[in-house]
Amino acid sequence: MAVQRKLDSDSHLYLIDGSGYIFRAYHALPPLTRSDGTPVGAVQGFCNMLWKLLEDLKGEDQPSHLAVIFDHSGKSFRNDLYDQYKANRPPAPEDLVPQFPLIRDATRAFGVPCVELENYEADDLIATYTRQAREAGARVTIVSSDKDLMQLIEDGQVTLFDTMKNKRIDSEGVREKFGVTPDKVIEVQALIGDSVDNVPGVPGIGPKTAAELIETYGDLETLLAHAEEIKQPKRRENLIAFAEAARLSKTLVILKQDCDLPEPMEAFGTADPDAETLTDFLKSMEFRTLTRRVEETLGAPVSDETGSATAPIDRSAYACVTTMADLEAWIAEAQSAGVIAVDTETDALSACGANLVGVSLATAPGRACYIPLAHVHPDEGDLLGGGAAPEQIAREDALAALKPLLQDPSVLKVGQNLKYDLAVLSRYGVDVRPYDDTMLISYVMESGLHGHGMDELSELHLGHKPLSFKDVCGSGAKQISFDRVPLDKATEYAAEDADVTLRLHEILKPALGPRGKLTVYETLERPLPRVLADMELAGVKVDPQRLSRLSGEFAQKMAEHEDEAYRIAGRSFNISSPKQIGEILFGEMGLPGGKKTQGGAWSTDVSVMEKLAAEGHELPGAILGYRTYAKLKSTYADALKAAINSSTGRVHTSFSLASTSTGRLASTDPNLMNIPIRTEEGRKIREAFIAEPGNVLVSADYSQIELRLLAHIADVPELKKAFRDGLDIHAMTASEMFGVPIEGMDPMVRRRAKAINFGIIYGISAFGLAANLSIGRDEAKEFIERYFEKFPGVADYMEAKKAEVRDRGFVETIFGRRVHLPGIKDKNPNMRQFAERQAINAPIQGSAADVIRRAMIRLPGAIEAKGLNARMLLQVHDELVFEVPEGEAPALIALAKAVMETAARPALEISVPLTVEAASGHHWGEAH
DNA sequence: GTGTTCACG
DNA sequence: GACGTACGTGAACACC
Repeated sequence: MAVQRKLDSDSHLYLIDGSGYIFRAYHALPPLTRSDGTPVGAVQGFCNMLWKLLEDLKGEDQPSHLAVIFDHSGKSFRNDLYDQYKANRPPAPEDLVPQFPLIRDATRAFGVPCVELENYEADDLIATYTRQAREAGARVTIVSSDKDLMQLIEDGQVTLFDTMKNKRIDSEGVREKFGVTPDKVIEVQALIGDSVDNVPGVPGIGPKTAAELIETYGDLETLLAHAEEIKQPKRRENLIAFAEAARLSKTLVILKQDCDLPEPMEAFGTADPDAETLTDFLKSMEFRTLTRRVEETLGAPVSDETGSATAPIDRSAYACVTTMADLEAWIAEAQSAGVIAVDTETDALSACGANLVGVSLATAPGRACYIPLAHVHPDEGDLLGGGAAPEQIAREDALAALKPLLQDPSVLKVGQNLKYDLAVLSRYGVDVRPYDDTMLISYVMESGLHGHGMDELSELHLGHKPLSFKDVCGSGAKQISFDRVPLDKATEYAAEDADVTLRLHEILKPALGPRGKLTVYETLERPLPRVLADMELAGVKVDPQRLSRLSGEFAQKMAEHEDEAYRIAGRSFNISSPKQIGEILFGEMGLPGGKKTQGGAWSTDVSVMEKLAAEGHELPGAILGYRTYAKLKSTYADALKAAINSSTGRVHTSFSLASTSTGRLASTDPNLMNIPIRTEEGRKIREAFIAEPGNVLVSADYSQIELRLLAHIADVPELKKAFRDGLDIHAMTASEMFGVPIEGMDPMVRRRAKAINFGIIYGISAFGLAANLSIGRDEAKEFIERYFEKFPGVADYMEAKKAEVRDRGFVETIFGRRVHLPGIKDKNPNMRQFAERQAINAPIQGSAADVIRRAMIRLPGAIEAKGLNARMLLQVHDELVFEVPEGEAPALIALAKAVMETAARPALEISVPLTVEAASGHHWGEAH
């Protein structure tokens, strides 16, 4: 609770801008309601932020006094000065309004005074308290990211603490923002105005010009008095014409330092919050995670949502199981628990090559063990040789005992990214079932909001930072494999992972139903770890000799292009350094460089270099040639050969299930989703992907699935008819748009229509289309307009998705997969527009991803039911690759087509046919 | 570790 | 009024 304490020169007053906190809490988090339907998302965000701040402040530079300051309402005395002040602000969202009083309650529950004053904004109160504290000799920290408070900064005495960037702002920070010292901020703001608050300013004057003018003239009045001297005609006219607007702006941005304060600042003395008051409040809000965190910190009895005790995470309480008797006791306990968390530890990253080193189990929160199976002495493998391995249960014995538990249909096994553990245990003959995956549960509920790795989820939901792999194994050259980690440390790490996973499951799984995502999880997520683990284990056969030969050919081509480049340039340089290429082309040769990269350097990418080549310059062509072959050699020929597993002779990729925001998979180590196909040279890589003797590869891919889904989702009659009639969709689009017959169409016209069709899926812009087709922006704009005239349903779809994401913060696929796009609330208009394009693309891309997921889930069973000896090996977004005995290829093709084409059913009936094209061959290139 | 480029759908 | 934009990924290399 706050206490009375006079301020003096030793005092440090913290003033928190509560309204800024509310705004951020509301927009940063997904909507959340209490079980009675009260919206509490912003309250939760506010509480989390306040708690974190109070905890962080316990370190150095502690506050002696602290208060949260709120705006009293949307209106203040500034509205009397200027009736348009903040007039362009929309009213507070409907679900935020009832949270305002709750947030005041929250503040008081934290034992922090909350202050507001009718007719004034929070900033005015902050300014007044700041002035008074300074008069008492105290230091002041204002916790806010609002630039309007920068005028109060005094170096060493008054600083602004931006919790968003976690950084203190002094006069140097003000100079970065406004280009002037804090005492000149109001002068500059008067000129710039503020579109957010509807402060007019002077048109045509932005931050740069304003700083320059104030630097020269000192203040606004002096500047206005000398306005006639300004050289730039437009600027001069505006300064004269809008002098009054500037004066008005200045009165609006100046903060009042003489409000009648509702509370004396002596009442802001700090003390720890009362544990009971605070936890009672948090429980009434149903913030389980924060309640637990607060209880842990304040030493109150810890409880979970049912009120029963849940132990805080205590790594020293975990057991290390090294005897068979112990293991059997744990297995019995697990059996009766019914829901357990499982985690495996291995000696390498790849699930397909790693050896099982240990298994951890958690049977209840805080109750977890680690069973080491193949640990060695930490010095094992060193020159001096290792000592004796620690005592542990033999791997075969332990697995034989664990297998019935892991396969018991009445015990639910919970894992975090369980695909990895499934793959590892599969190799030891254990088929884990049934299972839940906390990573995937998080993914279906909060895709797009954050990552879904265990450490991140733990911090987010448990407020607990688990031991990291690096803490235990080190990093870089000094990294050791897990089997060399001493047992005590290994136990803390491994058992904690199981404990955390089980706790996450207790929090996340029950949220699926209320959030309406249980079906998505059960049908599109839960079955996949098993399917993908089997695909990864199967791997794909790659011919190393073929790759070696290609590598040699590419090396020769690289050398040719490199020599030619040096000959043209007249000297040698590092041809793979974009920096040096830029220096030569745009520096020494003085060519006009077009684009800049993000970092401000000259761009030397294909589009730039091709443009130069078209203008007749020789060097860019040679560099591009070199790059093409360097890429093929290093990324494909050499890397792929190195990725061949020596014991299987095959390449085993890893598919990530939760790393895209849309529901697509990703492939890593190596990435087998970006194997070249578009150019003849690149396609040669595909010839190295082969089948076992007597087998062939079958490739089955959805034809135009995204455009078909667009036709269905946006309900475009012309597109749907074209797909039903089996027309060439790009030619049909061209015919509609340009009024030319499909027969004998100019390929150039079709190409344009094709680019437009792709552009539509990406949330088209005139700029993007123009760049893609190398045409003018005006022409691109005309194309788009014409397209929308012909297909108004598509334009309607786009507007609907933009409105939806602005309104709800997310969009959904046709199967209900949700994609959150928090960028839609960003203050940067570019970020918002980006989010709008994502909102257009995500339902299309994501629905296609859902369709192929459904097919993949069904295919292994369908193959088995037909008695085929085929294996599914790869997925490449709209394509599946299988390996099958040559004679069974026709049957597999028929089956794959049938399953893939009907994959949306019975959940949905798609109003256009989803057609699949399939072929077989002795290598991947041939199967296309 | 970050930035640039380029391979795929 | 200028700016920066097509959607979704992962890997290699240069450079700090």
